[in-house]
Amino acid sequence: MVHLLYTSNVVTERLNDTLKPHGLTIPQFNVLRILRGQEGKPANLSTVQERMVTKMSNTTRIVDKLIHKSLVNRDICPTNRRKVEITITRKGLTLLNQLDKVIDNAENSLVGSLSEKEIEDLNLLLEKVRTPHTSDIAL
Amino acid sequence: MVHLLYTSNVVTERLNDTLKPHGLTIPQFNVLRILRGQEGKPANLSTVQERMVTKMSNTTRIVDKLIHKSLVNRDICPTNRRKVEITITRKGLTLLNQLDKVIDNAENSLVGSLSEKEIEDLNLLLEKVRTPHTSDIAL
DNA sequence: TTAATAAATTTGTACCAACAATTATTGTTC
DNA sequence: GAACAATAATTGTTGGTACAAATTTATTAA
Repeated sequence: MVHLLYTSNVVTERLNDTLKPHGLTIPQFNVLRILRGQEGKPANLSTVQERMVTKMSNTTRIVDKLIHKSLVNRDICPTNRRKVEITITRKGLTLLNQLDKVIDNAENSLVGSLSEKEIEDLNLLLEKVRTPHTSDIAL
Repeated sequence: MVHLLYTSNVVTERLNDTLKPHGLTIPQFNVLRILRGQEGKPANLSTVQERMVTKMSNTTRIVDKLIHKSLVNRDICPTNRRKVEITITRKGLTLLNQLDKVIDNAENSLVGSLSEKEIEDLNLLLEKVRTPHTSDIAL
């Protein structure tokens, strides 16, 4: 488990170094990608939060940062004023498209020494870690 | 890579939940364990920092928190006053000994569904991720 | 010996994580 | 319709991460 956490930090560092020249942090990038996946359809804050890699974070303030950079818009949902509608701007989309290549390179430099089969194996093993051990399941 | 980061967050959460009732965070626990490993011999700040899972953190302030809880002592190194000597207190050792069992349980609940061989495989694959792809090495 | 450099740690700042508390709106029940 | 609960988001607080700048002490050179 120590090894897993350690490796995750290495990956995080690499990703961070890749994004920094473009003024983005990892969670900010994460939000932008979720919004791009919406293909124009706005997303509620809770939807974004659910889909983030780090769920328990504070999405409001991450969106604040993105608004300040004009990468994202936030409007009050007309049908339910408790909700909020978040959309990616054209500027945000342009930035993401520029990033696609460098992110792909960064990922390849990390998994580049693994074969397709090894990547599949890794995913299976990670899934086993995520799945709680049977003896822990409450009766 | 997303899967790796996601799984690492699950592990972090679990470990965090285990430590919280005892008033410790993960990096604080990490520092305590490093100091216990010194077996009485004091450690410099830079030594602790090198051995931490998250290296680029700010060890000074983590040690501050531990001092405030009387789990650790910090003294100026008599031979070189730039350096600092950090030692774990008896109270810190007692706390760590209490934690050994619950930490072991938490780890088992995570890797419990993996066989010995699978754990070895996982370690090998993680190491491959950490090792940069050959084409990235500068000439 | 003074000046310049290097080493070890501390301090400052911006951002994220975790969690509790609060606010505002909508839904429900009497 | 008023009281109460539920929902959605924001705000507050503490601790950690990443980095740069500053501080203090030690080492080296002129």
